[in-house]
Amino acid sequence: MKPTIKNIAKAAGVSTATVSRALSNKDDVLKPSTAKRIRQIAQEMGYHKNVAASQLASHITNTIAVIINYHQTNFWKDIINGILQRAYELNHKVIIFSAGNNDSARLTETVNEALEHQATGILLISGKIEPAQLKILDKARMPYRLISIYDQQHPEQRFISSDNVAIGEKATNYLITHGHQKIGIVGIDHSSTGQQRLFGYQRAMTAAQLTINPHWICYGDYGYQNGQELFEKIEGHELTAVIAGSDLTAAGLIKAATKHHIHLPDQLSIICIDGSMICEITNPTLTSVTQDFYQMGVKSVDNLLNDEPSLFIPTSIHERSSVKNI
Amino acid sequence: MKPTIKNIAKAAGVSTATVSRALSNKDDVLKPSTAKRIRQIAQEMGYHKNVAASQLASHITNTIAVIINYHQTNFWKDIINGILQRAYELNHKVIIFSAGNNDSARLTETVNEALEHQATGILLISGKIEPAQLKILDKARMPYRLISIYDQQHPEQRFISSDNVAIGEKATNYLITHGHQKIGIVGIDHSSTGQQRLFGYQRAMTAAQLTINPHWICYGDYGYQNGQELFEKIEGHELTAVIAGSDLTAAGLIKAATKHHIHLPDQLSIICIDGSMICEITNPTLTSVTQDFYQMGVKSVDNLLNDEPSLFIPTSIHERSSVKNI
DNA sequence: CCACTTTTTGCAAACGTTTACAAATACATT
DNA sequence: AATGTATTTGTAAACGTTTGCAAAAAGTGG
Repeated sequence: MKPTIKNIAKAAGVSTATVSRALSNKDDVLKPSTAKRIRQIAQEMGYHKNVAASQLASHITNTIAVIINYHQTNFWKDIINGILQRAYELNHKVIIFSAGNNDSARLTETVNEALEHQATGILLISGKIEPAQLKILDKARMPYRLISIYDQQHPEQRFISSDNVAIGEKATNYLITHGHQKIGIVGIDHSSTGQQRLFGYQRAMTAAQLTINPHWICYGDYGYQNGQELFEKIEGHELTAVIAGSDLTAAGLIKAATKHHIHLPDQLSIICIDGSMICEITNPTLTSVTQDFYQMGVKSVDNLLNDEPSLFIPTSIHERSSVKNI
Repeated sequence: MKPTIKNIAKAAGVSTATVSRALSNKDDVLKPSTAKRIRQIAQEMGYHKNVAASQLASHITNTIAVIINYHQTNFWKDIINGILQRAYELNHKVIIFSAGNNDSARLTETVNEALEHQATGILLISGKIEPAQLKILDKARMPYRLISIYDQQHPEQRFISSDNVAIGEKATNYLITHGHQKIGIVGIDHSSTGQQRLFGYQRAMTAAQLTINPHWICYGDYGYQNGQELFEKIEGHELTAVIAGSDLTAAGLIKAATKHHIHLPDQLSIICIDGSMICEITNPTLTSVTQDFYQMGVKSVDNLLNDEPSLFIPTSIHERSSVKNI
């Protein structure tokens, strides 16, 4: 006999309503003894709630949909961890969708899928969202948040992220404080994130009345391989320090520098953005502007569920040994 | 007007059955013109299928439940990536549950939750499963697979994993082939995984008629910090080479060795297990027995959905520069 | 024992789909 | 025009819950 509420009701000689109440533990009403007896029978029959039926009837899903649309990055693991943890605490389920790598058509498709699941809200990790998808979300009245990405041109797109301008500024000022003046920024990209960091860098340099040589700005893709390649680009421009777009970029720089027998941090200081454990592994260890991705995940859930405004997650400078005081 | 099949039917002047058929694209029957017209209306109304209702009526969920119950490890990201990719190809959804860190009670709870979602099957990443949970799964007739962990005592628990004995053996033989005889194994744990690798190591050593000094076997937790600590344990035992339980263990060993001014690989060769990008970052780069976690994820989905038997995912030796030929 | 309140349970509709089966329509053949 | 076949659509039940409301049972006090 299939373990359904109906069958349990039959076995217990009560109505389905009573069984439903007993099993949802809302011991609001219901005589403790019947509740216990019913739960006992359910247990024996191997009953498991049918979530689909439950959702359909109750209209509550307690589900957060997460869309990952850029897998290259390393940090989504930490964000997901934070999301899973907080969702668990708040008794919500997490359903994860992959939307490829900044593939707009696929993102549209994925957003639609997420919508089908009647989620409470959608969390979009580190992906650019376009008008096409926004329209769908808005039409469906589905709350969403961008995570680890934002666009100051569109404040109506709520987000949870580190403050990239502040990151750029903070990194630059740290180097300035340590006596550097010829400071480069390498491995950022042309996305909003990269441009925001660049802006912060420029602002800090300007504020310190330092002029920027255009060669000091090198674009990249945040990858390790790319970091190694970029090393060549920054040589010969008299830089004493650089801001690396990511831990991996920095690790690549170190690798290349070591190959070129450049001694770090004596001949070049590096501060990198992210602050994952990679910073501990390199030699020298990497001083970083550390982002708290786990916390970003945690707060995203709260933010979404409580309909809160956009939020910056604080970053912090983690001093290790890749910056020389000159 | 709520965008439901019923309302679309009303708007189009047809029955719900017709709408249902039009929207599920199964253009089996149905006049192309009506189908098109209905889809048009659905589009305008902002219709999104209600998955709960659909699942309830059709009894098909196309959902794979994934349970992560050990977050410390780094590789679950790659496994998940593989799962997401393959699930997408096969038109399945992935719902991810976190079960804490080898917390048995919570795992039971999580298994029950997964069951409620009427998933097609359950994928358990890297977690020990106990009789309590097995009983639940069996009673519910829910197919499941262990990923990246297995127990040779229980062949009925199907799995997709690397062959740990082979890994231990392969690593050992590689070192032997490179002239090493005093070979240690450091950073493995007491779990089945650790013991399987240890067994492989012992078997290879014995086969090569090499005797093992008990001090050459050092337990650990696969972590970076732990790797650094373990370095002290292996000093003074004349080892010329070690097998590190993980990339991080190896990275820790390198860090400590560098601090102690031990030159690698001249004074100590290292081969590590896993082969993540960390192996490229360290100096020297780490030769590894590389596991293909992405593929593990991909195959897990196929394996589960096609009801296939347990499967080992091949590993390979990736030569870098942490092993000296002596 | 009655009237009244409180606690406990049941009835039945609703949730939004899917689908077996039947009915209607269109088309082809003679 | 009649018949048969193929195509297209509709009817209505079913999926397994939840829940507003009503009914029944139990408890209370006089």
